[in-house]
Formats: sequence, C-alpha cells, structure tokens
Amino acid sequence: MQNKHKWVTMIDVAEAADVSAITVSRVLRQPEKVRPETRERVRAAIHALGYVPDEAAGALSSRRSRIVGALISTLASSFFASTVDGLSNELRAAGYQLLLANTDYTPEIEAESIQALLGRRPDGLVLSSTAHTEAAERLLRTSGIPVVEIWELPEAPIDCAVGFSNHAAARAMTEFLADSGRRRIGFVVNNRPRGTRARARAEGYAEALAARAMGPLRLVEAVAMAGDTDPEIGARGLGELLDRWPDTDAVFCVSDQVALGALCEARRRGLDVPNDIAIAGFGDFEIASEAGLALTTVRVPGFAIGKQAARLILARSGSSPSHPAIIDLGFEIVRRATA
Amino acid sequence: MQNKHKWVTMIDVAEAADVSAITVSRVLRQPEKVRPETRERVRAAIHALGYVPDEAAGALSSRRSRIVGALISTLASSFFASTVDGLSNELRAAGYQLLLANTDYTPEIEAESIQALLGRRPDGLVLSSTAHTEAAERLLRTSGIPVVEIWELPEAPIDCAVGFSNHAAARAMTEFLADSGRRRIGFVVNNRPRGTRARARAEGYAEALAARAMGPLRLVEAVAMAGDTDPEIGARGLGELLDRWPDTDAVFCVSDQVALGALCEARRRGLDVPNDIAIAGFGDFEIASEAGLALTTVRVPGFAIGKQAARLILARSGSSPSHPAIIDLGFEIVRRATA
DNA sequence: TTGAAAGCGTTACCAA
DNA sequence: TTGGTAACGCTTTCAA
Repeated sequence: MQNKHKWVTMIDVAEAADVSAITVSRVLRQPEKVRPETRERVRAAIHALGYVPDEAAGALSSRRSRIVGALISTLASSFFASTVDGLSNELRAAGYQLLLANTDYTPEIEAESIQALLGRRPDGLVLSSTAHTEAAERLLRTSGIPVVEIWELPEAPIDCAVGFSNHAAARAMTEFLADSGRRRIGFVVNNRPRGTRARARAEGYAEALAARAMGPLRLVEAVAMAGDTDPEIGARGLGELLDRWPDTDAVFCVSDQVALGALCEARRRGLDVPNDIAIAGFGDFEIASEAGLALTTVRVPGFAIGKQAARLILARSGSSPSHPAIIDLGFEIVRRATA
Repeated sequence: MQNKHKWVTMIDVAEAADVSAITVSRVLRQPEKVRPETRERVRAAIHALGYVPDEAAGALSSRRSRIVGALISTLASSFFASTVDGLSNELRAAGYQLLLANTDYTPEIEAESIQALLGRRPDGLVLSSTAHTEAAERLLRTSGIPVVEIWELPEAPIDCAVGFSNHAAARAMTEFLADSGRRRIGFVVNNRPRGTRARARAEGYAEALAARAMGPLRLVEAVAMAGDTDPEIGARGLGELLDRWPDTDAVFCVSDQVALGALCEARRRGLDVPNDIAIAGFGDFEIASEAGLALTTVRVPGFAIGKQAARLILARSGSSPSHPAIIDLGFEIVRRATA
C-alpha cells in the first residue's frame, strides 16, 4: 500500500563484508569483541550501504527498547519545556530515545497514554503528574519498569521521584516576603489549577501565614475564562485581591507568567512596585530575569530534573537494580526588584 | 540481567479466549472482521489479562511503526513548544506516537539524531530546521518517508513544508510601523542567531526599509554572552541602537522575549513607549497579551503548524500518495499598546 | 469467519 | 574470534 521502502538489512551488510549477521551485530554493539580487521571491513560495508539498524527488531530480540517514555501535561507556557530538553539531551548521549505524550492535565488521557507508551516496551517512564487513575497506577506497578515522577516529591511515589517541594518553596517565598517586612500578603492562583502543584504552593503559602500568625488568608482563585492566558489570571487576580483587601502589601503569584499580569495591572493602577506592593513569582523563567521584569521569584531546577530523571532510568535499566529513590533538587529564592 | 519482566503476549490472550493469535490481532486492528461473539470473548480476555500489544513486534511485522519523529532545536524559551503540543495531540488521536529529539540548533547533532530516529523506521519525520548537512539530506531523501519541514517555507523543501514566511512577516511588521508614522526603525537580533529564521526576519525588515526608502539600516546584532537570556539581548540591543542612532523612533525585535528586554530597558531610560519609541515583537507569546506587556507583535500559528504537519504525515503514510505540498499558514500583525 | 505457516530484522545462546 | 540456530511477538498471505 504505502511506503514499501526497501531498507538495507544486517544480512545485506554481512554479505557485503563477507561475515555472518551476528558479526555485524557485534561490530555495532560490542565492537571490542571483533577483530579490528574484520571490524573495519564491516564498518566499511555499513557505510557503503548506508545501513541503519532497525531498532524495533533489536528491541524485540534483546528485550530492551532503548526508549524512555515521558508523559507531560503540556509544553507550551508550562514549566516542563526545559525538563524535556534535559531529558532528551541526557538520553541522546546514552543512545536512548524519548517518546513524548501529552496528557493535557487529565488523568484519563494520562492513563490512555501510559497504555500507548507501554506498547513500546519502554525502558523507563517519566511522569509530570503525580495524580494518576487507579488503572494507571496498576498498569505502572505491574509493568515493572522504572517510573520517575517529577516536579514534586510525593509521599508514596510509584517508584522514584525527582523534584523539589512545591509546598516548601512557596512557604519559603512567603516567609521571605514576611522577613522583608510585608504583613498583608496575598496569593494568586488559577481557580482551575492544572495539576496538584498549584495546590501545594497555596498550602505552603497558607502554612507560612499560620506560622507567622499573619492573619487571614488572602487567597484569590482567579476565575479563568476560556482562552485566558496566565497574565490575565494575574491581572484579574490582583484586581480581586485589592478589591477585597485594599491594604494588601505583597502578592505572591503561582507562576512568573501570572506575576507578569499582576505587575502590569499594578502599574496600570498607578501602584509603585515594590513600595506600594511587592510582587513575587514562581519559576524563574527568562522573562523574570534582571534585564526583563527583574521579578523576585523562586528558581526551580527544571533542566536538572530532566537530566536526573534520565540518569535514574538509565542506571536502573542497567545492571544495578538500585533501590527506588526520592531526589530533592531543591529551589532558590531569587531576590530582584519587585519584592 | 535487568528488567526481565514477563509481558502477556497475544498467544496468552488467544489461549485464554480459545482462539488463534491472528484472531486476537484482528480484534485489535480490524474488529469488523471478527464475529461479535468471538470479538467480545477476546476483548474480555485482553482485559482480564491486562494485555498490552507489543508495538515493536507489530511494526516489525507490518512495516509501519505508527511513530513520527520530530527534530526540534530546543523547547525551552523557543517557538516550538506549542508546535510540539499540536503534533502530539494530533498524533495521539490517530494512535500514533511522537519520538522527540533535540538538535540544539546544530546541523551535526541533527544529522546524528536523524539517523537515530530512522532506526525506529518512523512513518514520518518533522524537522524544525531547514538547514541540514548534506549527509542528513541524503539520508532523508533515500529513506523515502514523508518529511515535513516546519516554521518556514523553504524554496526547495526535501518533501513537504508547513509554516509561514518569516521574511514576509517581518516585512509586514516593518511596514506596519512605517504606516503608523515611524520613519527611523531599528531591528534587534541576536548576533549568533540560532537557525535561519532570524536571518529571514532581518531580511524582511531590510526589504521593507528599502521599499519605503527609509534610509540606512539600523540593524543591531546584539552580542550574546554565555548564559544571556533573550531579554538581555533586547535590553543591550536597545542600548546599542540608541547609542548609534539616538533618533530611532521604533524597534522591531526578533522575538517577544527580546522585545520584553527592550521594553524594560526603554522604561529604565525614561522613554515613553510608544510615544518616544515604538516597540514590536515577534511570536505573540502569552507574555505579549493585552493583560501582560500589551506588546504589538506578529502572531504565528505555532500550534496549527504542529497539527497540520501531523495531518500531512498521516495522510501520506496512508493509502493516498498525495503530492508534496508547501502549506502557508500565514501570520497576523497584532496591534496592541507598544506600537 | 477463522486459522496455519512464514516471515519481519535483530540478538541470545551455545558451539566451533 | 566467529557462526548456526532459535527465538522475540506480531502481521501478512494464503487456505479452509
């Protein structure tokens, strides 16, 4: 029907180099086991014929696919883009490949996608969410492959986890604001938080207020309408916050993008940042940098999470069975001009 | 050695349902060819055993992998994140999977990654770059699989292309600025542009100036130092621009992130935007939105490019051989507050 | 509507 | 150091 292309096979190479197929395989996978002379002859044939080994056949036979699957809620305007870069770089270096699936933040799509990924018999799976359907968890547990949950430190991970405590990070930022003399601190978050992390941050904020006895929560869950972008959440959130608690002297936003909206809204209202009101974000995206918004924010190790997740899988899929781990990569409060 | 997990095979299911393996296969791929009664029995067995078909074995046998490979320069702070979302959504809906590889904007890594991806015998390939090594082009051409180059409209595509003209878009924005009464328009770009698109935009800018006889180019190639973020390019670029041509009345930046840096730098210098100087970006990221920077910018169809690329591959890998196509998805000038 | 046999291209295992 | 043979788990092809 379609693309019935004739690919060069290992046997073609073997014939050209006047050896057996298995010798070609060895040249590819364990060159040291082949006499240099033979090796070169085979390599020449590979090159001459433009042979590209069929990894699917190899996977079938060897029972290792050299594929790692990643389930990422979404890439655009999310925290995960740099994590995927980290994953992909690290895997490429090890000769592995990355199979990517979106979940759109819904556990049901995640469950389907897990099934789809498992069909490729990946050597490991990376999950950006820690909320799974029961079916998904069962599937993952019985699959027996390394699973790394990222961007959070779940209490009962399926297998491994690499991330940081969103809760602790939010608490730290709130306390940082308190230490800078702010006493009436608000928190702005999307009312339909995608994933559990926003909630963890809100809790960290609440906990800090409680710890410092800083009075009632000023928690705004800005209503996201269809098509709303994060800055819109921030702008509307700041508005609501000031309407309800006009004396608010600091806003902590659930992400840098939300903080951008809050910052612009504050300016529109003629407020001086940080004198009238401090603004803090979360994520340390490049827009937050000194040359940009100069936003006080929480820096989180997105790229490193990806690299570390890859390493964990590579290590576990290798010889050592190495015990499950929860790796905390921490975070950092970055003080800039807005708070 | 490692993970020698016992997966349920098609034969296990066949035995449980008291049919032959091929019948199980049919239930999965062409259910209408199996008597409903049998079908249900097989489905029950599949469910009971938690059977997940091995796609690699299927691919080997059927010579179609249901995998599409994508070579993306980088995801973080790039234009491609939403495109990958589009790709991945569309492919998932069709039961295909996305194999992702980074190229870090270097044709050499791209060439290696192409080879690695071809090892999976993908049913199609998506390339975010249009600059390839000779070896890579040869590999692609002889592979005979559908190749879609995106985010540009190359004159001689390898196969298909989906995107828009960066050249035309930049020219349109420059002319828009001219139409708004600006006469001394500068352009800020990274001095080490990643990819060919930045150059195409610079050319579009230059062409517009020439067409309107708007005098010498005010083209700043801001020197990027290690670790520089885009806003830093923008801030430094605006500085250079004003140092060399103090009467500049508009800056067009190669991306919204760069424009953000320029905007903040302008404010720092006490300039009124847009009265003293107009600022325009490129990309229409969410930071540019009305509630954010309210940046005048060029909107480009990132997500749609991904969807369309996926469709093209799905169509071509199906029955119809459908001729190569170059699909122009266009762009749009979005006028907001900064110009 | 169902099945048997023969691959698909590679690697594991054992032998030479 | 090299090779023969038998999987790996599925789909194609042909036959019943």
